[in-house]
Amino acid sequence: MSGILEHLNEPQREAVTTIEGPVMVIAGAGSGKTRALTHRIAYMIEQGINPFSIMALTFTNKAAKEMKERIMQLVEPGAARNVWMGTFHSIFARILRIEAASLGYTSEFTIYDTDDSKTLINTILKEREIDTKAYPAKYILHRISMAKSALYTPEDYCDNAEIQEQDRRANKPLIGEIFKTYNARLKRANAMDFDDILFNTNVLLRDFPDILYKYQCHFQYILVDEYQDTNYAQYLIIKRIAAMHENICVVGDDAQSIYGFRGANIQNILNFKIDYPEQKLIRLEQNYRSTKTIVKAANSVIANNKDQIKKTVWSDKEEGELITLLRATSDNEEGTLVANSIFGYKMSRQLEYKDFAILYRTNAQSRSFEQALRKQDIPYKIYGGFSFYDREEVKNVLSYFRVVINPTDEQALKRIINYPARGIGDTTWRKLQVIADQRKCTIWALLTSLNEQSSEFNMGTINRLRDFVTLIQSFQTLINKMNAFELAKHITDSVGIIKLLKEEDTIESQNRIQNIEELLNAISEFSDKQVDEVTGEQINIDLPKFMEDVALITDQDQKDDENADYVTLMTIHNAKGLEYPYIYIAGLEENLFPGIQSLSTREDLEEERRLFYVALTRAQTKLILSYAESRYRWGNITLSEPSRFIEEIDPNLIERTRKASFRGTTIKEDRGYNPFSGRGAWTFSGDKRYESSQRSQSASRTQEAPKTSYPKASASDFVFADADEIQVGMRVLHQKFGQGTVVKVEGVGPNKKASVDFDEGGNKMLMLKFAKLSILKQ
DNA sequence: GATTGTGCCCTTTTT
DNA sequence: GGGCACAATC
Repeated sequence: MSGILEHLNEPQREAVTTIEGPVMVIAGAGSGKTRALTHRIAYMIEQGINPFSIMALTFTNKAAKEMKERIMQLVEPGAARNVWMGTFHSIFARILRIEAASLGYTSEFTIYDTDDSKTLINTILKEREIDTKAYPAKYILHRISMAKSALYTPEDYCDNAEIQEQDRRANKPLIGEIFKTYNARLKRANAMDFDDILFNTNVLLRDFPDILYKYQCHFQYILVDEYQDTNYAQYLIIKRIAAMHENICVVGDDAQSIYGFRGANIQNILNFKIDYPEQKLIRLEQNYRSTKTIVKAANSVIANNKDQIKKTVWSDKEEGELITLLRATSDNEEGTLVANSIFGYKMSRQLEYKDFAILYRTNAQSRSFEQALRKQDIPYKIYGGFSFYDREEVKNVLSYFRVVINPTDEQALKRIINYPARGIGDTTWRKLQVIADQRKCTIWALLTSLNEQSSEFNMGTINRLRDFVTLIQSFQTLINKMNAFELAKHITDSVGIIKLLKEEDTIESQNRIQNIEELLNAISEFSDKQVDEVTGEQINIDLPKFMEDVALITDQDQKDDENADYVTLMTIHNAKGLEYPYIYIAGLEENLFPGIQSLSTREDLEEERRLFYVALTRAQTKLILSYAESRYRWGNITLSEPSRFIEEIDPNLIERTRKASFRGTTIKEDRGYNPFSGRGAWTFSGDKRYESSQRSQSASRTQEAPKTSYPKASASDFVFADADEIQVGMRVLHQKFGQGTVVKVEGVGPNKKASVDFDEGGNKMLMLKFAKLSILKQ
């Protein structure tokens, strides 16, 4: 037998060799899940299974790439390359491009990213004269996304009494209608948003039996990684394709389900048993990654969750060091403490910077760490947050490519039709929109049909529009004549974007030029990398090919320089699936982690706790937790309390030394409060004129006792209020609007709002989630 | 129609 | 503290 089965424990070997029939692998953190998956695929190939018939769905493109590389080390690399491996989105976008015609798209359809979708929503709102304050694009998009993930059409959405009731209660009854228009616009633009990729794949497999049959025959073996994070749409795709052979292996860990907010459904794990009664269940419970201390800590935390599949993750590595807890007085000090700590460990233990990662809950927290690391000349790299492809200039250039390939792509068209400025402004664009709507045609169709007789526009505008059309058409004729890089370069040159930026001649514009050059380099590199899998010849890659999954590329996918030595910074979500010897988990404060938005329901809090579990289990050797007693949020200093999650770790596993001690007492004594009574951060007003009288003793540790300048009541007469406590008739203090009287309260939970008549400044409707109100004691 | 100014609201997490 | 949307002004 080959070496593939060596160095596997018993359950792992079972997961690797059970290749026929449905298999569910419940894999605890660090239990060699990736190892099992890669070896399984290698084993299948070695058994003579055609790699093309294997579909392996991963959570990120990076994970797919890494798994491929690992499989290549086990079997003949050429074979490994032929496995269909990638994210749900990239694999099914690929299939949708092949089958686009069946669904009424062309294979050049554009994939809209969240930004495009948001802009489109806002356009629709403006057209319908709907108040964007009452209907935030982000919220609408979230509702639509959840609907699509659950396979609701706009019509289903409007017909569903429960959904309608929810929207009505949230004061947003128009969402269904907006959804309808939004989808119609996407279709008109020959575009899909992220959720459409999964939605439309389901439609394809549901309505076209011959196509379903084709892919059922094709994909005889299906593997799904991170199964706990799949949503209903993904679940059903898998179920449909796997129906013929039922050779399906899903791998997941309910304790690491952290994407509920985007529709992931742990239920999928439970459904597996029902859908495939003859399933084989394999549990990987031995953790090879972390010390006993770390595993015990993680277990003690997750035990607080009610929803979980029982399992026992254990480690037979050494006990390891205790967990260190760092207490900082401010977010900046937290940065410094962490940077010092990293430097200290690196020096005293002969480590490299790449042995360290700093994890946090929100991207905004990276700032203080960047500052501190830079100050100490510690190299670092941030993953996530603003992606290269999110940059304005990059988007503009990509929009040119998008329009050239798919001229009905309205979001891209809108972006570039007047960039660089060519006298086609907002008024003209709106006119175009209206006419296209009337004629039920695309804007591009309208543009190409304009002639001198078109009475809608004046002569000058018509000429400018026609010049633009000619420009785009001239690029279109080159698609098949030039490779991706040549055409991209040609377009950026002839449009004059670089020239425009050069004239601007600021540091900012020079940066932008560099980014555009970097984009062109990426295209060049992409073209060079594409090699025919059979002949080994280099394939000439055209621009449409490059653009195919640009929208699906994320920063996480960029290759790591193996030799580079830097500290890694990222959100915990981004850290999923990764491991580092030294892990710092920062910002362990109430209202930050767990986040304020997760406190209202048990389910949300439990997801937050799973997130903490994921963070803890990234560590191999040593965990360092930190929190700050105050931090800048929304430009104000906010005081905060240590996270309840710290308490949930078995206290015997934490060392309290140095600044880490809670002022020499135990955590319990320090915090003595009921976790569900009036918790909350104390926010100082922007001008620092008041503080909460509640626990003012601790508040004044970091802040001078401020003087009030309010005439009727002094600051100490106010007590910070939780949203639940606000009632009609109360006198309240707002950090900006001053004093007022509550006249109306509506909404529930995080959506609770209050209408307040302010003494100066009139009536305001405030989201209590954000407006930090204090109540006048009476 | 473009550019600059001002106020407002905001911070989860991501394919 | 910052980004975005709308307003004012040239």
